[in-house]
Parts: sequence; C-alpha cells; structure tokens
Amino acid sequence: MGVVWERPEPSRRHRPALDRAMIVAAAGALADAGGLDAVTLRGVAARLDVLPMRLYRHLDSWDDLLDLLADAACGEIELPDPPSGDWRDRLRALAAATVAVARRHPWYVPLLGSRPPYGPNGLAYQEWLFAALDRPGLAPDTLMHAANAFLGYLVGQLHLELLRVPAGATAHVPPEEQLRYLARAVGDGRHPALARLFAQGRQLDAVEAFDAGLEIVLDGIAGKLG
Amino acid sequence: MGVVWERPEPSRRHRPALDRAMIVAAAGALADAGGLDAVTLRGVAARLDVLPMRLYRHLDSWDDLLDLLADAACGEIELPDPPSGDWRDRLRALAAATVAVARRHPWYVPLLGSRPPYGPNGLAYQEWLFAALDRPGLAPDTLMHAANAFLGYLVGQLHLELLRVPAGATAHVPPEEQLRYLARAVGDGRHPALARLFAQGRQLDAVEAFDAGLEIVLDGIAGKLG
DNA sequence: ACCCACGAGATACAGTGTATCGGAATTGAT
DNA sequence: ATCAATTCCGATACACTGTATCTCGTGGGT
Repeated sequence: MGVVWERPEPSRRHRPALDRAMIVAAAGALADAGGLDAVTLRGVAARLDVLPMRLYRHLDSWDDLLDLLADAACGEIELPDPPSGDWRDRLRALAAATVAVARRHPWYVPLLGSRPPYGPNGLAYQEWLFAALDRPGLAPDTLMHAANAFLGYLVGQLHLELLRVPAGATAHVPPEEQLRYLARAVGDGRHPALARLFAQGRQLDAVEAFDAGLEIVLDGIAGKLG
Repeated sequence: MGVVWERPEPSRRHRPALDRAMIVAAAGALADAGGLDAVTLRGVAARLDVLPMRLYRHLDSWDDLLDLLADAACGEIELPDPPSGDWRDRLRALAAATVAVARRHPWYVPLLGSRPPYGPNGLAYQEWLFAALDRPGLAPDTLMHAANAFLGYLVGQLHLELLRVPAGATAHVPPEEQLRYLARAVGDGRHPALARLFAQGRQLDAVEAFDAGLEIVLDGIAGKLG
C-alpha cells in the first residue's frame, strides 16, 4: 500500500464536480475523433482523468450514455425560432439543420436510428416538426403520416449516405478495390440496369442525392396536405 | 495430456464439412432467437459444435460474418420474377417483400443500414429496383434519385418501426413507465403539438404508418417520372 | 468529538474478437 | 509402401469490453 509520505495528498473534494454534461461532452469528443467505437467507458473516464467506475455514479449503464449522447447531438440541431415560411420551407430548414449535424458528427446517424428519441432535445425536435406541419383542421392521421414519411426518409438517407462515402466502412479494403469488385460483379451480364448506370460513370453526389430525395418526399406530402 | 487410450479416436474427416453457408445459417438462427447481440463468434461455433477459431478458416473477421448475414437476409427477400404491373406496383411489391423479411428478422434492420449492400443478393436487389423504375428515355439522374428516395424511406422507416415497437429497446424499462414518462414530459406546456397528438390517444400502427409513408414517397416519385 | 454513512478506489469477473504456436492428420512424391 | 511436406485443427493467451463487489478514507451531521 505504500508509505504515508509518498501517498498523494487527498486534495479531493476540490475536484471538478463531474456531472452528466462533462461525461457526455467527453464522449462526444471521443466519438468525433475516432467514431462510435472509440467511445468506451474506460476511454471517457480516462479523458476526464477519473477512474472508470466513477461514471456509474452518474450513469446506470452504458446504454444510458448512448441515449445521452444521442440527445446531446440532437440538441445541436438548430431549430429556427420562430419557424418561418410555409411548411415546405420549414421542413427544408429542419432537414438541412439535421444533416448539418449528422455530417459534422457521423456517429450521430446510427444513434438516430437506434435510440428512442424521447430525451428533452428529441422531444423538442419532434414538437418543432409537428408544429411545422400542423394547421387548423388537419386530420391527425394525415399529420402523423406526413411527419413519419419525412422522418423515415431523413433517417434512412443519412444511413445510406454513410454507407456510400467510405464505400466499405467495415474494413481497410481500399475503396479502389471495392470499385474494381463492383465493376466485375455488375458486368457479369446479369445486372444490365446496374451496368448501364455504372457505365454512365455518374457518381452519386451525397448532398445532391439528399436534396433530390427530399424534394420527392415533400412533393408527396404536398399531395396529402392539399 | 492424458493417456492415449482415453483420448478420443480421431474419427474426424467425416465431420460435417462446415462451409460458409452453415456458419451464416447458425448465425441467423442465433439472431432470430436472441437478437443481433446473441450472435457471437463463440456462440456460432458452439451451435455448430466446433471450436471458435475454426470459423476463421472461413471468415477473415467478425465483420465478414455480419456482411454475410446481411446478404443472406437480403436473399430471403422474394423478388417477383418476372416483375409485373407498372412501376408503382413493382415498387410496392418490393417494399412489401422487404418489410416482410425485416419484420421476420428484426436484426436485419440495423444491418441493412450499416453494411454495404454489395453482396450477390444485395446487387440482385438493386438490379431489380433499378429495372423496376427504368424506362426508355429516362434520365439517369432521375432514375437514381427516385431509387434513392425509395431506399432511403425504406431503410429509415424500418429503423423507426423498430424504435417504436419495444418503445425503449435499450433497457428493461417497462413500456408502461415509458408511456407515463412521455405523458409527463409532453404535458409540460412546452409541447403543445405533441400534447395534442398525445391527447388524441391515437397509437401509430406500424403497418399503417409504413404503407401511408410509402404512398407519399411513391406520389413524390410519380411527380418526377411524369 | 464521535459516529455513520456515502462515495471513491481498486480488484475481479464474465464476456467479446483475435493472434499465435505446437502437433496431429492428410496429402503428395519417391 | 514409406517418407516428406503441408495443411489445418486444437488450445492457450491477450487485449479489450461493460459491470459487480468489497474495502477503506473522508466529510458531515448530531
């Protein structure tokens, strides 16, 4: 146990108070640096210069941290206040604010699709969305369906976007080889439609694809809202 | 090391040949039983009555198994051959076949959103989708945007669906308490739109929500396809 | 001034995916 | 048919996860 003299002074009690916000901030920083895999209990604790088990004083479990992290990212989404324009403009603004955060924090995307959006920021987000679509006399079902289509597209497209850019986030397979494989696989004669597109050589730009899809969804919603 | 006599006879060589298909099948069975978390290298090996490291003869890494699993699930999606009806009918059929598999194998949803869809079945799926939308004279960009909107909605909505049904898949929080929390949180006066919907008491049915959203997206696509 | 209870600290455990290494079994060649 | 070579199985070990538990030093209440 060591002798008294060389034991560090118990200057505790003045330690930085360590609250949930600090923990989430540390986790977010780790995620920004190394992706979701990089955020680990011991990692967060180390970044806060604290022993791992101390985090359990503020978290019930690891999943709690993911929920907090997701809601924190959601809180970074800038909801225009007051909302302006017609519902199309408002939804466009909401989508833009959301993708901005998702592209800044790619780790937010899997969380967005896997954690219940019931934190304070998640609720505020939903409130804003429903308020943006609602209008006197609108049938509740129509409202929910429109909001759902919007959210569904948003979440899915963000996932797809993430799948495209590294073109194989799984391993250290160089994107170039991935392309060669695709060319080979698609050119086997049994994928004429894909081969045609592939021959076109037109790479699908992420932001263009997102915007075009969004307009499609908005058009569809417009059909229901009248 | 034990004596020779009590060492089991080396009757090997007649062992079941253990190929990728068996491994994927075992993994799928585990996932069906206990979710994606239940499929683990040692678990799969145990189910095949094989030592864990033997799987590495057929897999380069753990991620490989997830890719194989995703593509296997994708292969379960029944693509009507030949495709029939107009493009709307075809896309509806494709969506229906996809959700059928996703609801049968909930573990497929996260894979769908996180693994590149470039396996043989994934490519076949995409080929079918593009072929279903394509027509002579259609601009390639329009084709891609339509397919993208469709896929984006599909992937996202399936994720949302998964988020709704357990209403908190994260922990053993009883759905009832989750509801009580929501009622409290939404009724704080700062969420009037949500509160209104909540008061309506109308629960969002999964299949109804999916179908309604799909029609919205299809309407939007129709606007682009003319 | 005493006691008690709370929280920090360390260690330990059951898991995960993966690397490595010795030896057995199968294959190919002489 | 015998020997050499190669393949691949079996086991152990490692680094890493999240988490439980147990022991104290410490601070605050009476």
